[in-house]
Amino acid sequence: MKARVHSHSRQRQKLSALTGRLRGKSLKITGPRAAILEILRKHPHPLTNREIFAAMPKGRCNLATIYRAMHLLGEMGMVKRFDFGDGAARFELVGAGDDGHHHHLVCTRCAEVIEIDECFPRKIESRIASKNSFKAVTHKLEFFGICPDCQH
Amino acid sequence: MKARVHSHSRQRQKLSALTGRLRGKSLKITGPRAAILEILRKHPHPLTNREIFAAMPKGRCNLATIYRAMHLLGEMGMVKRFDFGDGAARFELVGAGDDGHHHHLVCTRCAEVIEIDECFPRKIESRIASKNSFKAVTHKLEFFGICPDCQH
DNA sequence: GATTGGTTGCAAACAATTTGCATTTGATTG
DNA sequence: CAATCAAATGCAAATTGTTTGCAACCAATC
Repeated sequence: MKARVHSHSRQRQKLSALTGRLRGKSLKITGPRAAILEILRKHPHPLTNREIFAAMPKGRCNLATIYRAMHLLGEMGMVKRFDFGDGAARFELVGAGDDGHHHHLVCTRCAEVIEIDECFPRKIESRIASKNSFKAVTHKLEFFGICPDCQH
Repeated sequence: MKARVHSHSRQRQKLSALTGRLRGKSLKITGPRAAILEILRKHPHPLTNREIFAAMPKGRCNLATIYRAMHLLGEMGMVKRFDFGDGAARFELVGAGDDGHHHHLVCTRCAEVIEIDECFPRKIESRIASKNSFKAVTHKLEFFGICPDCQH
């Protein structure tokens, strides 16, 4: 069994490691991409494209480029997409050996995000799969509640 | 312990029961709203606003009105919103005593939807809540996989 | 340093959803 | 049953998140 580094505790990946993964696929390491990775690298929580854009030195990269990069990085498995139900996709960098699967606890008042260790029990998931004859079943799961600060 | 009627097996609510719930709040039972409820009533799975619109006799109701109605019915708890991650909200009628909380198994090829009995274990959820000092924690959970027909 | 295919910026296109406003219409009341 | 009024609707325009066409650019290679 492989030791799994929990996302919330993973150390930041070196930028060189990230760019290396791009190089391996004859993809270019451009200014915008480096800037995007740099931002994702130092942010512990999922970011919207707009947030990435805002976190970036002005003019360093176009918003459309960020969308394209997220698409690409997503297909490469370097980035994982999350959905908190507010109509904006959020992205988090995925560790090297990791598949990025984890969940969050989101405060519905202040939007604070905490990464969660717990996952939906595998046994129940495979029961669901077999009961319905589905293959390759995964899940999306996010928790919502009110954080300590917002409880008054 | 109250017997819970699983959504996927609940019998259709009478239209009069539905309109009654509107009346109780000095909300009007209009043509468009009746048409919307009528459609939700006979559909077993979550529908997008556009799907509701398409399922409706032409001209019976404006798309914007459907959006407004879903908003309202949602606040009243008569309708529950689901999110399959494709950027379109989906809505399902909620049974009278029910809170509508349940989950789905969605085929990523053909978009078939199956309602699921299983839920995230309460014990683990409350552990997550207390561990992080969050209150009123719920979750959104959907399963994705490949249905029998789409497995080749 | 020239070559070249992957990249980017910009603007326009799209799609889901929301909103302002004049008009219509349930439900209530006299 | 007609008058009344707040609630509701239709329509078009506005917002917001995301995608795309295309000409100009640029990182990697030779």
